[in-house]
Amino acid sequence: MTLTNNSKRRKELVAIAARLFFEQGYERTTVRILAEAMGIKSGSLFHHFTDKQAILCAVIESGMQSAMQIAHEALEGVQDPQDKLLALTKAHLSTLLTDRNAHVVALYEWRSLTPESLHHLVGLRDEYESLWRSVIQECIQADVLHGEESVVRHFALGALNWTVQWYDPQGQRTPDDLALALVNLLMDRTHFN
Amino acid sequence: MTLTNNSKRRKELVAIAARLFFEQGYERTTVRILAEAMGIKSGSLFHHFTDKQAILCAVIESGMQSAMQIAHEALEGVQDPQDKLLALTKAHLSTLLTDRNAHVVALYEWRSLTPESLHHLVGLRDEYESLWRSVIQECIQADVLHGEESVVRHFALGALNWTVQWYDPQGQRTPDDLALALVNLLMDRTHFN
DNA sequence: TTCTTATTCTAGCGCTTGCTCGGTTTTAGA
DNA sequence: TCTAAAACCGAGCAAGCGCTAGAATAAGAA
Repeated sequence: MTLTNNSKRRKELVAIAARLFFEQGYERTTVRILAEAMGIKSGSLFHHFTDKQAILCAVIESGMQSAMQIAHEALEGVQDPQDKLLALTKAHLSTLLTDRNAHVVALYEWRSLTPESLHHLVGLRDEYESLWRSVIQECIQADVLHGEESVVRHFALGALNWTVQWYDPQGQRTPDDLALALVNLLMDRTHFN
Repeated sequence: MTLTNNSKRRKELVAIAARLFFEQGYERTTVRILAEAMGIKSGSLFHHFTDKQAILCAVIESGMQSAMQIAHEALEGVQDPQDKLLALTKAHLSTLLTDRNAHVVALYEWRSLTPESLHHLVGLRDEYESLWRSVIQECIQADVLHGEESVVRHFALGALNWTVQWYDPQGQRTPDDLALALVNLLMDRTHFN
């Protein structure tokens, strides 16, 4: 379910907006700056979006939907709890660090959303987090992870989301390396390499 | 070293600004809003600060300095690497969650700083992170923590900093409980309770 | 072609923004 | 009580903001 239409042109514009919001922040990116980057005049923007805020919402929504899809694909056919955790972690980092723009915007700029947009997106986020909830729960029951589920989940997602602050895509470490490092750190004994 | 003066009145204003920046974000908090909350007119603000941006810088700086001080106090007289890690973690969470405003602003709004302010604050941050660097290094050498130092440190600080997104001060968990949970999660076997 | 719909442009309105400046009041120490 | 510094006010400027409305153009179906 989307809030408004989803034309091809609109998606192009959303991708450009994502980059600009990521680079300079939502509030500092004016509609004129957006329009210029899109090759149109500022007035034309409001043919595609009702609001400036609606652009932000579309950016965040696109990021969340792709994250959800990749996560589902990653979990397909995996049975072992630890394998699930690793797969989910890899999926999370891979969307986070490749489709970086939209996700960073989501983490930073949700305060500028209207209550309606926020409610819509919180619903999507909860859907995504419930994937994590069940996988971590399985790991705890399988005794490969210890602690309260919600605390462990928040710590894990925090560690992952924080990577956007320091990870260098040009460096020698791949997202998968990082995922492995985190899972090994969280679990009692090293199981993967 | 501070960028400008540090009068008593100024500190009061900084605390008020921290709250407002935290609640509504830097860009959305206008100088008029700031001034009203401080009980003065917007023009008077610029007697204390050269810029709006200078207010932001002062807010972040105050948070960092208090974090640094608390961390140093926490480490005083502690010898065992694991004890150091726990102490540092507790200190970090305690500043983060009690002096919440300034820290959240630091995490979210650094993009609005001028290059000069940013450079100044990055220096302070590096000083603080080097505390973490040495403690984690000690833990790895003592074989109670495994992995690359920089990766472990970033994961740990990420998990901690993310708490501002979900931790409920009204809930039953204390910051110290959380600190314990994280350290136990990171280390191979449970050492504390 | 002709009709329809999607997209863009031009021009600008009404409002808010950060910030300035000359003058006044308040405060604190000698 | 006098004085100098610190704090504040009032009025407003120049620039930029999100957004609108009506006309022009491009594209696609009939």
